[in-house]
Amino acid sequence: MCDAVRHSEIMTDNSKTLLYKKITDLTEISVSSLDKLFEIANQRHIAKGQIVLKQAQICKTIMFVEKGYLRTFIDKDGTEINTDFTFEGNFTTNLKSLRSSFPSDMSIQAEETTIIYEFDKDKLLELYNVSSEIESFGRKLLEQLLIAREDHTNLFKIYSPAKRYQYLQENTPEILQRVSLSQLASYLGVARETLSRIRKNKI
Amino acid sequence: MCDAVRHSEIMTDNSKTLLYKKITDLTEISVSSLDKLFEIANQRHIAKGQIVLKQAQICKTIMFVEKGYLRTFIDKDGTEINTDFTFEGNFTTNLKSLRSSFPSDMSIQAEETTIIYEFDKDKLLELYNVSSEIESFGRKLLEQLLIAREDHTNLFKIYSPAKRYQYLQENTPEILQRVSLSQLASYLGVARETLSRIRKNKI
DNA sequence: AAATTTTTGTGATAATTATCACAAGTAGAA
DNA sequence: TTCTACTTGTGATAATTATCACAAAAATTT
Repeated sequence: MCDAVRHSEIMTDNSKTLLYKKITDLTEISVSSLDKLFEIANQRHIAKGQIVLKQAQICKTIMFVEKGYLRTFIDKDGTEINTDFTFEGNFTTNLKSLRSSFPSDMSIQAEETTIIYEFDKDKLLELYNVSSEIESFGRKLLEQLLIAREDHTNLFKIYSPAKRYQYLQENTPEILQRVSLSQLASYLGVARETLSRIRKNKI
Repeated sequence: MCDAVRHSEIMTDNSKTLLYKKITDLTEISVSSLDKLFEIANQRHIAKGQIVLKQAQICKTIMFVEKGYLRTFIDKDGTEINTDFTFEGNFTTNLKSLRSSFPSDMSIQAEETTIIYEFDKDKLLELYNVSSEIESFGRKLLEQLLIAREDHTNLFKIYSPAKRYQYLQENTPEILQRVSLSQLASYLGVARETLSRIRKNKI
């Protein structure tokens, strides 16, 4: 098979991915830059329960969830506190560890059978230097992530636990359908039992 | 006065600013790109109490605090909830409004006599297109902001109010010295009275 | 300095939430 | 199906936090 044909087939596949949609929705980008991104995108199939970033390891990649979802958590005296969930169509990483090359204080785990595209940090930084379109994509992605985190932080300052749950119901109901009550509790900063009562409208 | 001399004087001044330090600490950048950034940087002196972004307005700039500090807050049923404080040497904006051109749900106010450098969004976007160094700076700044927000969010999931206060004492004691107890309370998600008791070690 | 305004401290009490213990329900594996 | 493991629900109680009311202290203004 000649390269041209293989290349064309790859592109056909790529254009069907959520990753393709995510990038092209976020930014204007040439086919050639898209190609470069897909060239360094390492597709991985992750079994349910598998850890993709382990606490104390240095985070070297950013991950895009094509299917399934990931849970980010921190260990606090033996209990796990969930800081984030990343569903299909979104990126995640541990930015602090990625930037500083210090050990991560978080772990990231697949909660379902999951397909991710993993981007090596160094390769991505090279692409940033090669293509301003790609760096622009990186910037816009960070903007999106920051806005989401700001919203999430404000939940804790503005609302009571019950209102926080209600907010999720109205704004990201998906999370309530897919994440178990036990795992949602620490994400909302309440005890499991309290969340159970909130859900039953007893609070 | 010839242009060369004036230019040199401007640069001499600029290089003494916190803004200069911030940019050059964050990224490698040529003198010419630095010049371009300073060309669009609008220095403003803000009186204590003055609002620099009003709720319901569309945010069009990002601001760097050279002196004094800014408070970001949201109005919730008549009471103000502080979502952020921006001290000397840091940038702030309302990213959600800036990106979408939707009205801001936050206000930003000077809490002391404050000097800021204000960057117009459209001018900055133009510079991103002109200079990849500048876009790179933008990306790195966003990374820094996102890491800070992630840390701040996790405070609410991991720690009790008393521990959150303790965390600030150990990690950003400046905020405790400069922000009044009343204003700090909503930032930490507790009632003023509770924070007073925490500070007195009665909790 | 005196007066006024704003901020902080504190007690009393109500409301909320956490914790513990265990029952009930659900899902998966044998 | 039956057993087992895991998740969720619920009561009782303790601990924490919010709220209200007002006093004390500090900062600003006159």
